[in-house]
Amino acid sequence: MPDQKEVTIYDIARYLNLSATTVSRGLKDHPTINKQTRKKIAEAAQLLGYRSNTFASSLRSKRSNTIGVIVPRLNSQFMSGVLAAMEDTASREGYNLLITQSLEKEDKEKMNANTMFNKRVDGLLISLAYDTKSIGHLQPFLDKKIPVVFFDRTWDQSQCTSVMIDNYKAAYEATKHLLDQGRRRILHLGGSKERNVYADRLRGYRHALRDSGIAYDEKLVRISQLLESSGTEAAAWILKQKPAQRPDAVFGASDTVAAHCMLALLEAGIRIPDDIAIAGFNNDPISRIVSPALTTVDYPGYHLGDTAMKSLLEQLNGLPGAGNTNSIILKSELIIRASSQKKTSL
Amino acid sequence: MPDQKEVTIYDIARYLNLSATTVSRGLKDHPTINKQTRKKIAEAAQLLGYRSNTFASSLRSKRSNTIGVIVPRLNSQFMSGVLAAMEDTASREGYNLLITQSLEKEDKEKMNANTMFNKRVDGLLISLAYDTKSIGHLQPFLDKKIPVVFFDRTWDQSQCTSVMIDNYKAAYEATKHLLDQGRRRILHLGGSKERNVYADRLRGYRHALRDSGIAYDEKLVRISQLLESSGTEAAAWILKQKPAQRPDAVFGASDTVAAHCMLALLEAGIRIPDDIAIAGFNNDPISRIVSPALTTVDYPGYHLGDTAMKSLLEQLNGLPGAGNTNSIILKSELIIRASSQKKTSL
DNA sequence: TTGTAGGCGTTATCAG
DNA sequence: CTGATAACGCCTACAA
Repeated sequence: MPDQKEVTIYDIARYLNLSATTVSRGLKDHPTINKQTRKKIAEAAQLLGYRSNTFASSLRSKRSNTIGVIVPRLNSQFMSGVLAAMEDTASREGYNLLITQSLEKEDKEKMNANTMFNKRVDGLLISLAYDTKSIGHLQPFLDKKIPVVFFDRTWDQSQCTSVMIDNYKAAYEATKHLLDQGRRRILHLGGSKERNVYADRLRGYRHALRDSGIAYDEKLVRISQLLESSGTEAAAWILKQKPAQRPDAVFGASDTVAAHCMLALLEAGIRIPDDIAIAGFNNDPISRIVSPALTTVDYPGYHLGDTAMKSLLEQLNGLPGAGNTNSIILKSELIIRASSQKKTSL
Repeated sequence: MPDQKEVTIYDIARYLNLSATTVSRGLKDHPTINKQTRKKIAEAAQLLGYRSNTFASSLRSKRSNTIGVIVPRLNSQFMSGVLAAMEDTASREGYNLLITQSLEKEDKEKMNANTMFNKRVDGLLISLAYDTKSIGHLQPFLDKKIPVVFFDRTWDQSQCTSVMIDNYKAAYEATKHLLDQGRRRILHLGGSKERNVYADRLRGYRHALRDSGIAYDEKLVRISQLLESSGTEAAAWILKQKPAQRPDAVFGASDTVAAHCMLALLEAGIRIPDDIAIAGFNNDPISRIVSPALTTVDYPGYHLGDTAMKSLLEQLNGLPGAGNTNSIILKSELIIRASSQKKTSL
């Protein structure tokens, strides 16, 4: 049986002596169709080997039942949790996910957005690339009133809903905690100041210092991509400093960077937390696994993905109040572990 | 400007006094179109704010330029690397990814496959759920000659291409390594025997024992989902055994399970590797980060994703020889670290 | 509750 | 190199 023709609703209609309209309605449980008829249609569909043609359906109805998701990197512990939640929530509502990664590049992000626009996703969820400097590429969506929701790495001046945590507050509390432990020279390992998440964390760090009467020293802020290598390099930098000028604490804007900084320091014989206390960000699995365990900020990735997707779906369904909320701030929480605490006992 | 009509190729055609056919061809750089004309078309499209309609295009051409991917869990370090590679490779060739997760359930996997069939993905990449017992849900793809490629968790009796590593050999070598270190009672933390990856690892473990003249003891094999909790529970089990009967080594089928088993053992005062040596599987980031660092098998996830996608794309492009190869075996490598080695110095 | 008619925007086919 | 025409399979008025 080489390449049999597609079975269409017309074939079902002919088979049952009905009209295509009735079949179309019957197939999607339209209320005005007789229960008997509906059952016959379903059976015939099964029998004839019918499968719905989403292309034709979408062409006509102008809906793809697909949500676009653009993330900086697929290969990230944090993102994989976010995506898992999004997929779960979306699939419950009958939506599928078209997922792309920008690889932290604005150019690729633009292309991705454009593809999704052409593929006519019903909505877009996006976390901005490291170096994105404008969001002109999202304008087509806004013009067509296709809902866009930012998550994690957002764009402040936008009219779209943003879902995130209070990065400022979280960083303030983490820094404050280190200060409370008696630390005075705290190195901050941050990310691009163009991104709200890192700018806010830096601000939280600065204000915590200020409120403790500690002068801000820009040498103690190192901006990077927060990769494993960034952490290792930060440790090398620390070790290069004269002992008197060495930081006595590190606050990393990701657990990856903080943990790898710690590992390199430990290898060099630095005692953690005695010589240098360390705190990270995200509550990645690695933060629990390193030794000593890493003090960190719990960033609920699963909750983030779920919330962002729900917000988008609400806007799609035109629920009352949907889209009115410009920002959704999720709760985060400082998790204090051994890497930052004075030893009280042995 | 409320909801302007879509700009179509007819609008462009009218604007330029051309036929829609020519515009259609010009837009996709068809070779038989005059360069001048092509340029004019591109400009007009820009000017009029045209966007291609993939629905119509797909309806006509019967191609979606979309590849379906079904994974057990999105939320997995290993998978995120695989997916990153797939996305990268696919996007270079102009394909997008529709990604779903089965959450390790055969039912959800069936639904996912069905959705993708209806959405008419051009090809399918799948790694089977923990409890999938048949692949009848993939039959429609085979019937329609839509290429299916298995990766990691494959289905032996299938005609489709499978991409994986030699799990048997990798497990044999890991077990052999532990034996070479003088270990005799090796606990194996494995996964479902229904899945080739875990069945093969178990077989490798057994044969290594056999070749060293050690009797197989089924009490020393614990099957689980290989989660964090599975590792912790395994440790509790170990600690419950009479000291004389305790395993002197653990071989986990994932780094997660091995690392968490190790952490719980360390907490109970067990010395690693002196009392119990440990080896894992995957070369997850955590394997390098735990202390002592975990001996493991490097499973090249990125390479896996890239290879699987390339194989699929070749089948789509009908390259000569595509699909002839039933299995592609990638190289894996035993990485020996501190968690399994006799201390030679201090 | 069911049917008729027409079009969604593109591309394949065949013709020049 | 360009054009006319006819599908692709479904859905939405409107009509019965």
